[in-house]
Amino acid sequence: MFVYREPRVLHADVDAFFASVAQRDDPALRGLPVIVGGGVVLAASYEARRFGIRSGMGGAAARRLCPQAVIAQPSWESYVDASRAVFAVLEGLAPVVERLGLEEAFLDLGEHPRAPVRETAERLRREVREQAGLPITVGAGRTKIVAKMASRAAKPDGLLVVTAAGEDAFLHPLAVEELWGIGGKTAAKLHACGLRTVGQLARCGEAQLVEILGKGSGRHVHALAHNHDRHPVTAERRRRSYGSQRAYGRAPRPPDDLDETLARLAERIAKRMQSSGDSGRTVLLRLRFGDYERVTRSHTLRDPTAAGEPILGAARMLLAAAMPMIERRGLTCLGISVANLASAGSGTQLELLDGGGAGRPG
DNA sequence: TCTGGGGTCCTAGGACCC
DNA sequence: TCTGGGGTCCTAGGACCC
Repeated sequence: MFVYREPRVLHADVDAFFASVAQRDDPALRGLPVIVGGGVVLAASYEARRFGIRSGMGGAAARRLCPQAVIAQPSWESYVDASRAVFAVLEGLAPVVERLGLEEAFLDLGEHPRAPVRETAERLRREVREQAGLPITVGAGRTKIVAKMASRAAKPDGLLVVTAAGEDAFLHPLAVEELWGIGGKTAAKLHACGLRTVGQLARCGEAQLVEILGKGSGRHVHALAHNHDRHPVTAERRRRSYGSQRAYGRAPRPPDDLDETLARLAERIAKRMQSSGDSGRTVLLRLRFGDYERVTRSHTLRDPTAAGEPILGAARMLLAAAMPMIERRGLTCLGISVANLASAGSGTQLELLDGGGAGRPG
């Protein structure tokens, strides 16, 4: 259990990252509703969010909500640059920094922080603003859960420190679906039993939650509601899989087109794995149908590979077996993942291919 | 609002081994 | 012949997050 006596975990999250980078790089966009991405909204500035625009929303729907919104094209180089500048600040302020994507991280200030938590958090926000030119929100607490929820509550461009004594007052009024780790499905089951707030969850016994949600989720949600966090802040988490997919919209595709897509996906994954020196054994075919239901089919190769051919071969085999299902239900998205990655230090010659033993046991 | 592309973690049953 | 415990791997699916 990782619940410290005093707040020392920070969650730092750049506000509307892609949109903020666009506004930083083009002063004419500042103060305006900005949407990044055309087909689907990848990010919306806070000005755009006031019109109800959210990331993941279709571009057409977003333009209906706010016709005057400025559409910015995504720019990966700028994001990577901006991310480097942000993390340079974070790494300088905490002994342990756990990345969550380009624009988000947990920090553990350690047993004996150099400065009070609030002071460090303020300094973090100031330095990210000065050195990366971006607004960042920080939450602080005794656990990752509380830090994460605190930054969410403080957005945009804010800071919230939740003290040990203030935890229940902070968490209990929250709606269950606001908790990090409770999504739509779980929230619906809880609602059906009259459970709407975290406070109500906290008054439930674990047994009752297990009855409602099943063993795994029930225990997990019980722990969440009581701020029992099992996860420390950890630097360097190893990647577990590589994936690539392509959405089709509505129209079902003829088989030769599917095979072309499959070949492109396999090639893309292989290139990425090769450039980072990884290899994997398990090939997953991911399918999504007209009703948006998903299935996966997998095949495990005898040896790890980073080559396009074997990945494509396995994917073709899985696709062929799934064709009757595809013809029946219509396909809206086709994807491949490669998992079961060979890890450094496995004691085989792959260690050499992997670039040396950076991996840790366990 | 009819839905993009990338991930993670967990669970559970069956096969297989000692 | 019957019985038991413990472990790993593979496959499939569920749920969630940014």
